[in-house]
Amino acid sequence: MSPNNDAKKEKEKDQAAARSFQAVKGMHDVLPVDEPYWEKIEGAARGLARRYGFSRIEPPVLEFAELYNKTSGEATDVVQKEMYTLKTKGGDFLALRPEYTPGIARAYMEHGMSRLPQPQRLIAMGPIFRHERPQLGRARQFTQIDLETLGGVSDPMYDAETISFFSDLLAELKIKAPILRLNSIGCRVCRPIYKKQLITYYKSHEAELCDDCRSRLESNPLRLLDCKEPECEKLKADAPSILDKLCITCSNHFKEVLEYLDEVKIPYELDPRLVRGLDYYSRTVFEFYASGPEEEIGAVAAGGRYDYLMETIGGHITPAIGGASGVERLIAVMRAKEIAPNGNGSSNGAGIASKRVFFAHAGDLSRKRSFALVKMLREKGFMVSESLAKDSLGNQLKVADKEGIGLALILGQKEMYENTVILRDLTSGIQEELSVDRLVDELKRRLSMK
RNA sequence: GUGCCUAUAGCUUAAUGGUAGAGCCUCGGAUUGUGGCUCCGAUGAUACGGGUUCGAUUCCCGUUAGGCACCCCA
Repeated sequence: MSPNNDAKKEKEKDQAAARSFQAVKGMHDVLPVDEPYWEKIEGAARGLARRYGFSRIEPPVLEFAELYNKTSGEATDVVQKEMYTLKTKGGDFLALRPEYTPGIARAYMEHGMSRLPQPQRLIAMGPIFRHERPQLGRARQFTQIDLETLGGVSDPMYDAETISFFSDLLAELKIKAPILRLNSIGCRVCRPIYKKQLITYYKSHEAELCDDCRSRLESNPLRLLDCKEPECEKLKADAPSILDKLCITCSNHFKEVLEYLDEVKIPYELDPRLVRGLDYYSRTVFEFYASGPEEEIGAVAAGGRYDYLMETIGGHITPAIGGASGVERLIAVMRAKEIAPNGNGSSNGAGIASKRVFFAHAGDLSRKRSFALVKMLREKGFMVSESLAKDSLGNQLKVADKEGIGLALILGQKEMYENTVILRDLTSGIQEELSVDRLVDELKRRLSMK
């Protein structure tokens, strides 16, 4: 082989290597700069879950692919086009979860949770995978905060409670005046009747429909109401509305949901054309959007009732309602609306930096003793920053400054012999010598005062 | 999955058919017992592959990634 060829081959290898070492398309790193947002959102969700009485459940990321085929619907886009599936060495067909609900329903059944007090209120937070074309607010791996209320009776109160949770979540994140769209898509009794009427209506206008809709007429007629083609848009106006066709039970159920929402003053818009992409929904469906141009990011929380799902996976009839919110979308909305993720409104985390103390050594000889004192302080619960690896005291204090820390401790050779340490207020520049014995108490006093 | 647009240092960007200049950041020094200001210095880029050309970062094609619209969805 000529050296020329070798070089070429080498180059190709490098190229392939370089490619494989970038993040997979649509999969994003959560970086330290995002951390305040995650902290804020997860904290809010956890706090609300505690107050509402939802307990954490965390099913595995992988489930049998069949679980989603059966529940979410074989004909749905989520399952048909967007699911990551894999075959194991043992020959099992698995899927990275494209949503939480079926896995949680499976866990509910598998662990006999119907024998626990009903309903079970469950919350989960974790990664979800959908093989889609990435856009703003849409990645192939993203994170959902998922809420499920399983068991008991199909009581409208639970629908309202779920909606209320997400309403509160958005409020805690200072996402003001979100838009809540609501609909009921009926039950086994009334939906098929409605579907027939819808098909009849559209059949009479078949020629005017777009290609997609013509095939949807067979596969998933409800989705016709979702189409944004101008032609189809026109037809929607005169299409029969599901809300007029609900059976008396569903109609009462929906009415009560609205009454509960009125009672807690959560505003909503009825949207008889709101249908959802998953098969298992019945009765209430809802979507929250951020108001303003941020609406573009898509629904920030959505869900619905799924009273029949458990049966489709071989369980008893188990009424259930759930919803999910996309964490990355919440972050996108917060950024777009310039909502600072931390409580005090400052964006650089100064709130935390003011509770930190910086430890610096002054000269090589005091370095190891400094290391020990830093460890001691951390064991006592203090947040201690340092840059002991740097040689000059000046450079160390520069780091303290960059981190926005207000208080520094300095240990030099002289202090070592005297068993003291210098405590310097970095804002005022005033410093004093302090005996090591008094250090912990003095720090407690100073840091809690801030 | 379809269509359109984009790609220069970690970030924001300048320029050119003759291989690139800055600001911010990072690191070091002035200042190895005292930070912020200042000054000096250093590191660092034309996404990748191919074509046209004497010569490509610039023009063309492909790939990859990102953005936007659709599809769909959190």
